[in-house]
Amino acid sequence: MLAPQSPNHNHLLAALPTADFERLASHLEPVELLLGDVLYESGGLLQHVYFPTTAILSLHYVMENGSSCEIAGVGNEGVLGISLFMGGNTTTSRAVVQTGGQGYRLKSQLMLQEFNRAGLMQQLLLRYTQALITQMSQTAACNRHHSLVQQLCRWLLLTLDRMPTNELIMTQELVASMLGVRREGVTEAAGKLQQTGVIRYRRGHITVLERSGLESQVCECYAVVKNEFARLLPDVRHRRDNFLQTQINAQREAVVRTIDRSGGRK
Amino acid sequence: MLAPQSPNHNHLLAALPTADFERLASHLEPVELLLGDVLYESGGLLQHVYFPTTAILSLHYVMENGSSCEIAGVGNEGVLGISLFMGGNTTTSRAVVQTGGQGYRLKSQLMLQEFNRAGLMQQLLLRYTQALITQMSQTAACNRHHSLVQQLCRWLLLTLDRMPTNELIMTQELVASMLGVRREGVTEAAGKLQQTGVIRYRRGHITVLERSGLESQVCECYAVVKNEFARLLPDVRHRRDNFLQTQINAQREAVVRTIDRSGGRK
DNA sequence: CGGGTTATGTTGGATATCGCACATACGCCC
DNA sequence: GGGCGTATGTGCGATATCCAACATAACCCG
Repeated sequence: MLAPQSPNHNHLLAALPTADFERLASHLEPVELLLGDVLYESGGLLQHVYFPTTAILSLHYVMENGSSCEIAGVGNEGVLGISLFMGGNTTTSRAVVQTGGQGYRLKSQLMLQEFNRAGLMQQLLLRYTQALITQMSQTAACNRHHSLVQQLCRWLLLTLDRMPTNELIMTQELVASMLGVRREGVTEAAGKLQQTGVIRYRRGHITVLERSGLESQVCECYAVVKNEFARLLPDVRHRRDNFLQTQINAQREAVVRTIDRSGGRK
Repeated sequence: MLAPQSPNHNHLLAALPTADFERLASHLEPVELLLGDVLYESGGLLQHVYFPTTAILSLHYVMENGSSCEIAGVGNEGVLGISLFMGGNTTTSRAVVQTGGQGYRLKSQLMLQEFNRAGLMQQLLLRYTQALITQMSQTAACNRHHSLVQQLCRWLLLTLDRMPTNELIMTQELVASMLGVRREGVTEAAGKLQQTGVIRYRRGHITVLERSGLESQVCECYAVVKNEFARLLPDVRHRRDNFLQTQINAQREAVVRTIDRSGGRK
């Protein structure tokens, strides 16, 4: 059973003035995003952009030798598919679902139209892109200079901030491919955190018990990224819950599982 | 003695239609950029954007513990200061001159105006930003997975592509801070390349003897970045050399050394 | 042309991560 | 409720980079 979230759960959509939002609302298509779904393949054309509400997406780069790492994460604070309006309509990275959940998607064509109106949506998207750039550069620096434990803390905190609960459905193998390290390394780092009572995990689940424990060990990278998002995208929401309710009801049964899972889950 | 280059040496400026360019031309201020000059400090406000012609700039991230690494480089293919029009008018990274040379700068206010015309300039800037994002993500992945020698080759090739000559004025210490590794590591990696005759170096100079030697050892990251730039910013130039000549002559003596070097060169 | 600054070369030991090969045990599913 | 696929735990040695402390030598500058 599926309980579609209001588009308001996506901060970008929530920040739109009602006039702008109304124009898009009927075209926003609710989608269920399952762990491992591949939304964009490297080099492929972008058919839709995705506004996550409860799902969390991840931009990966997969190298020739098969190893990979996460470039950035996308939660309900943002949108997947910025390269559409940035000019090239393909990316060099792969986008996968890191945490299953819901979101909305919008056809590329409509997104481009909206962007080209040069209204608030454009401004929001550009600011979001700027924040994403910060996240990417911070990741690059963090990859170079910080320990695996620190990076794990950073990743957990960033993910936690995008989640309603404190439990991640996530194998260590998956975390390893995010951080671009070996699975054994994650086992070791996670073991340390568990021993000090900061997290607890079992097969495929990681529960954060003491957020402060992560914060005390994490490198500066987390705060930098977090602050930059807060600075560029302050939490302005236009309350439109009533307006939306009819639309949502109408669409409730029309929710589609649109992603072919062929490439998913590896 | 200073020989200002035509703004045409900057690919973005060169790609502008004459009408757009004329609007800007009189505001483009030629600047001499010296090795080590700090153009933006982390968190500072952007007063100008910079269009390098012969200079090469570098975006650095400096960590709390003092170590640093390069996030991306900016040569005559691009512009420094994208965060201006992306929305935040500060960056989290530092911009320094990596190779001395010339360029043009434009007051932030004027740049913003031009961007907001939503003309070709905007499109070019966005496409350039997209290419820069590719460079950043590739750097993040490369930092994680590739050897120091490979990264040095990547860095040399990317830099070489932005230079008219094959000789870099650059200490190993500087290269080390770019790649985010120790100076000794660079000594060792450069030593290997020198032993096989690919490069030759002396105190503060690195000369590339066999470009093919670098290309045979470099990781895929170089090609990915290069291709993405070529795809997004094909080399369209509007020939305006005659038009410009008068302006350039008028400005020749007016060239300013505008950068206070206090933070420079470290 | 000589002195001093600064870039480069070299060493040895510490550390983190890798790569591989397993052992173990959880939990889904029949 | 039992079995099997798969996630996790653990043990090495190999490797790359780090860290610190020097020795050497190139170049700039007076």
